[in-house]
Amino acid sequence: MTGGRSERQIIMNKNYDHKETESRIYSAWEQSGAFCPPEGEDLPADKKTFTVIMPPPNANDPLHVGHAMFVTIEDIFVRYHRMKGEVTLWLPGTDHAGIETQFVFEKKLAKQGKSRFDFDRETLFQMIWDYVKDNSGVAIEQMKRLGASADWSRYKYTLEPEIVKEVVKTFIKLHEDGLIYRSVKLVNYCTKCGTAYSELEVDHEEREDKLYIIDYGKLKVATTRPETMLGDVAVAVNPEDKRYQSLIGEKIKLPLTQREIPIIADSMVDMEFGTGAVKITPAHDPNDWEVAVRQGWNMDEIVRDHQVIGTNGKMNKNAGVYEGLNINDAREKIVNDLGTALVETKPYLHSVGTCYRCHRVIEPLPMKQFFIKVKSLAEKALTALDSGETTIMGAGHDKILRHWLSNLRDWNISRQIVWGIRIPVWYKNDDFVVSETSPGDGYVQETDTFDTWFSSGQWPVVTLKTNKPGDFEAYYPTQVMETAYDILPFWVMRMMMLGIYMTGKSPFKYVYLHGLVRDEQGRKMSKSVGNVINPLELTEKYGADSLRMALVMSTTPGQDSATGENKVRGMRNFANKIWNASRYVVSMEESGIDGDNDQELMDNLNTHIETTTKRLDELKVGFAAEWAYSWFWDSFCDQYIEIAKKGLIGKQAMLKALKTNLILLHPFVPFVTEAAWAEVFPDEGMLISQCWPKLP
RNA sequence: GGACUCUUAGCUCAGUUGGUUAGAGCGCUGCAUUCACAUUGCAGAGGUCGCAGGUUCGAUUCCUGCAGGGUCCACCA
Repeated sequence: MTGGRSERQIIMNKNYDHKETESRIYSAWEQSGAFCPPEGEDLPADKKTFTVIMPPPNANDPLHVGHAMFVTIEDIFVRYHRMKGEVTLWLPGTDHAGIETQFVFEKKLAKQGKSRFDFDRETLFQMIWDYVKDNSGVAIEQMKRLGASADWSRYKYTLEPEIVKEVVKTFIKLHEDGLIYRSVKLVNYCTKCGTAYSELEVDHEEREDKLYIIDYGKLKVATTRPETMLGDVAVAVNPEDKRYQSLIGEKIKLPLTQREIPIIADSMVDMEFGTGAVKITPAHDPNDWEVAVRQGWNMDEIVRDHQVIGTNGKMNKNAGVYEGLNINDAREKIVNDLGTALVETKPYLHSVGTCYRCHRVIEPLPMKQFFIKVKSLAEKALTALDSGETTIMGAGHDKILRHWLSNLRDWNISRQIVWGIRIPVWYKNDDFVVSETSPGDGYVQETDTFDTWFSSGQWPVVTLKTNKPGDFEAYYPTQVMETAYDILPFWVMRMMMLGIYMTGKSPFKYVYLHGLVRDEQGRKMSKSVGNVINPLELTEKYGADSLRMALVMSTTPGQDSATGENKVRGMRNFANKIWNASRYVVSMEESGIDGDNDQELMDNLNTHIETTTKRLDELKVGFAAEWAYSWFWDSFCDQYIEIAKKGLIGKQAMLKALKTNLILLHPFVPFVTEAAWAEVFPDEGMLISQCWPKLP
C-alpha cells in the first residue's frame, strides 16, 4: 500500500459480508438503547411522538414473507422518524390467535389419535399454553434478523394477565353501557371445528348441489336441503304472487310427518325462483329466521320444537325417526322416503357458506351467544374517516371499509373453544352476572371464550395502557397502523370501533395497507404450487437488507407486489455497491478540488434530501426507496465517483455526500449502511442515531 | 347482483397531485477487465402508456363508455 491511503482500506473487505455484520450490528443497536424511547411519564406533553403498534403475529407461527413485508415497511417508517428526532416507539407483540392455534393444536392431537373432547378445559388450555410457549420466541428472533428496530422491552402478548384484565374491563364497560346482549340467534357454526363464527369468518364457495322440488299438497316448494323440512314451520309465498294469493292463510300437511303448517306471505320470496313457494325453517336458515321474527312468532318455541340438527352435525330428537343420522344420510333417507312427493331433482350450482378453517359447510344453528351492538361504534368510526382523523392509504380500501362499517351486523363474540380469554360472565340458574371474578357461591363461569379479534381489536389501547407508566398518555393515538389489506374488516375496523369507544380517539392517524406478496410471476404463493418464498432463507443467503429492499422497491399501498430470488439478488448487489462506494471514498486522497463540481454535487444532494424526505413524509415507501436507490447508484456512484477519480471533486465533498447518502439509505438498508458508516465515520457514533439531514 | 382494483419495455412493477427525449429490477445485444465494486462499467435494442370518445394550448396522468384480468362483498330457497 502506498503511503497516502487509509489503513482502513485494508480492513474493508472487497465484498460486503452480511453474515459477518448483521447479528453484531443488531446487538449493538439493542445495547445502545436506540429502540427504546423514554417512559411516557418522562416526556413533556408537547414532545412530538411517532408511534407504530406492530400487528401481532401468531405466537406459534414462523414468519412468512408477509411478515417480512410489514417488518420492512414499519421499520422504514420508524427509523426515519427516529432520525428526524421524534420520540419514536414501535411496540411489538404476539397474538394467541384463538381459533388458528387451537385448530393447529387439535391437528397435532389428532395425529396422536386424540381429540379436544378427551380433556377438560383447564388441561386443554394448559396443553396449548405449553405448546405455544415452546414455539413462541421464534417469530421475535426472526423479526430481529430482518432488522426490526422495535422496542422489545415493551413487548406484549394477548394472553398475559394485564392484557386479559383490560380486555375483560372493556367487555364489562360495554355491558354497562347496554351494548352487550345475550341472545339466541342463528350463528354460523362449524360442526367439525365445534365453534360458532362471526360472518366474517365464513367463506363462500360455489358448489354443485341438487335442487329438490317437493309436493307439499296445495303447492310445491323448492329446496336444496330436504332434511330440514322436518323443522318447517310454514310455507311462504310472495304476497303479489297471483298463483298463490288465494292460499295465504290456509294450512297444509307436511309430507312425512303430516304436521300441519300455515301458508304465509312474505315479500322476501322471489316469484321467479323455483316454484315461488319457500319452506320456512327458522332454526336452520337465516332468511327463514328473519321471516319468523317478522311474523312475530315465539322464537324460543321454534328452537325448542323445530330445531332438527344439533351442534354435533346430527339430526336431533325433533327429527323423530331420523334422530342420530348425520346430515347427508338424513337427506338421502328423506329423499327416499318422500316417494312420489318428490316431484323433481335437478342439478343446481350455488354458493354455500364454508368454514374458513376446515372448509366444511357451515351450519346455521340457533345458539345463545354474546353479541355486541355495533351500530353506534360503527357510526363513530365512520365519523373518524369523514373528519380525516384517520386516513386509509391503499387503493380503494377506504371505500371498502366504509361499506363494511355501513352494513355491519351485530358482532357475535362467543367462541366455543378454550384457547382464548374466557368470557367474564357467571350463571346461577337462568340469570347471568357480568363480573371479573365470581360473584359468589353457586355461580358457574361461562365456558365460551372471546373471539380473538375482540382482544386484538383493543390492541393499540391495551398494549399502551399496560406498558410503562405514562405510555398511554404519551403515545396514544398512534401515527401509523401498517398491515395487510386482507384483515381490514377483521382487525382495522374493530380497532377503530373499540379504540374510539374506549378512549374517544381513533387509535391511528394513518392506516397503511400493504398488498399481498406474490411470486416472481405474479402468482399467489401456495404450498401446493411450491412457489412459497421463505424470508429466512433469503436473508441467510443474501442478507436482510437485500430482502427488505426487494420487498419494498416499487410497491404501492393496497396493491399486490411480486418478489423472488432474482430481485433479492439484485438488491444484494446494491448493498455491495454501498459498501464499495464507501470503500472508495474512504481511500480517496486529498486532491485537486474543483469548486464547480463540489457545488453541483451539493446542489444535487439537496434535491436528493428533499425528494427522499418528501416521499417518506407522504408514506410512499416504495417510491422513496426507488429514488434513494437510483440517486445513489446513478448519480453518486456512476457520475460523482467517476468525476472524483479524475481529481475534480474534493474528498471532503465526497465524504459529505456519502454521509448524507448513508443516512438517507439507512431506513431501507440498515445493516450495510451501519457497517459502512462504522468504517468511514468511526468517531461519530452509530448511524441509527444520526440526525436526518435538513435542507439549508 | 354490488363494489373495488388493474391493463405502461420480453417478465414483474413504479410513475412525484397534466407539461420538454415515459422509468426501475430481472432478462437481452455489443464492448470493456490489475486502477471501489464482475455482486462491475460503458453503449444499445425494446413501449401507438388496453380500446374509443371527451375536457385542455397540452393527458400515461382528469372525465365517460367499452373490453379483458384480479380481489372483496351479497340471504336467492
